[in-house]
Amino acid sequence: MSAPLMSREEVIAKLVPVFRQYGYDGATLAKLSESTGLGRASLYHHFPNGKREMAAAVLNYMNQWLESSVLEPLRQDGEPAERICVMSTNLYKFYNCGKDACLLAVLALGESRDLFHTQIQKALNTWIETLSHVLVEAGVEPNCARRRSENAILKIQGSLVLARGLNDTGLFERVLQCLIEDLL
Amino acid sequence: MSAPLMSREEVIAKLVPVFRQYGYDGATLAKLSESTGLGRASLYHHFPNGKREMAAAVLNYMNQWLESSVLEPLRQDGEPAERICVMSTNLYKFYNCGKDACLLAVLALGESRDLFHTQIQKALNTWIETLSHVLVEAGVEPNCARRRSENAILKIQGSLVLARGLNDTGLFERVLQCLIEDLL
DNA sequence: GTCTATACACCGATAGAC
DNA sequence: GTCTATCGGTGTATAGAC
Repeated sequence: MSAPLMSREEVIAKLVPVFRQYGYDGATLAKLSESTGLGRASLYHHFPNGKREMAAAVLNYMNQWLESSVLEPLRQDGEPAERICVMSTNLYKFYNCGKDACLLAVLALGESRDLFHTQIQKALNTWIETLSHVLVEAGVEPNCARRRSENAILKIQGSLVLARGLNDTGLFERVLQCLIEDLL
Repeated sequence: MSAPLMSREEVIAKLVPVFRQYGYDGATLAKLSESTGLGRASLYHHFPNGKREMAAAVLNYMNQWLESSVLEPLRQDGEPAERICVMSTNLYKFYNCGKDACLLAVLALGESRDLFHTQIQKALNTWIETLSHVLVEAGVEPNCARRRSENAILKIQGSLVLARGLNDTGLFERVLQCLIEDLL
């Protein structure tokens, strides 16, 4: 029962970039051990169910980031355009200017799809619905609001794919800049 | 020197779905052996450089599919709208109604990104440029044509990500249907 | 709570018979 | 050209000392 070197959350934060960059299979315990500075056995102390639990914790951590930095601003009072602008700004940071992949997409396209399908589906749906609600508040017809919100998130995901495929983050930045006019 | 059970191309065709579904790391020799019906040693006879060569061959095979079914129709004579319509129809088949992932995206987001980066980048750029050329022929200003083409492919990729994340191919189908009006 | 050492399965890859 | 058998390495996971 010695004092922990890091809090659980600090450990998870150090696991994030490994799963984000290498995917589930590619995130080996060797890499996870190196990125945290903890031995494998110590990781199993924090996450008794092993790699699955680590990935689930990382996914949960990222969903909290999304919730607090993207969804929460959308739910606040104020001009819809202003709220969407805050989302854009925070997404730019979230995805490191387009250089980092979306964990949801990496896990959804990868081999581990079924393992995390429920969490991924819920996160994407919540995002779409929250954004859609802002548009409805701005006077957009509900069906149209839903469609535009789906299109917006779809373009964000697509631009992140192309950013990695083309090695060019320009598309991602342009998609974020056009978000407001696309939506309103 | 006994007679081969399959041609090289038949073998590659059987390797495709494994890489497409499981990614590079997830496509183990056990799975590749099972899907082809060949023992591991036989696979190494066809692909002396092992898994890397198999994946490269699969990527090349898919790029030929893209070339012949998507790009070639775009280059033919005829109404631009008609040519784009042919592309949409063939993309619908290519991605199995949105149920199958794009190999380019899987490899671009996965752990093996650097291994195939050149091939991926070239394929995406060729696609964008070929589509852009059709728009220019239709009278669209070149910069605008490039931007619209990027947007179209970005939306296709994004919709494939969401199709897997949401377990719903509706978005992919809608993106294909809106392709023509988006572009022209 | 972290470590070293280790178990055991599976990975990619090769050798050699047929 | 395909097979069985096997190699060395690495994967995840665990045991037990401190």
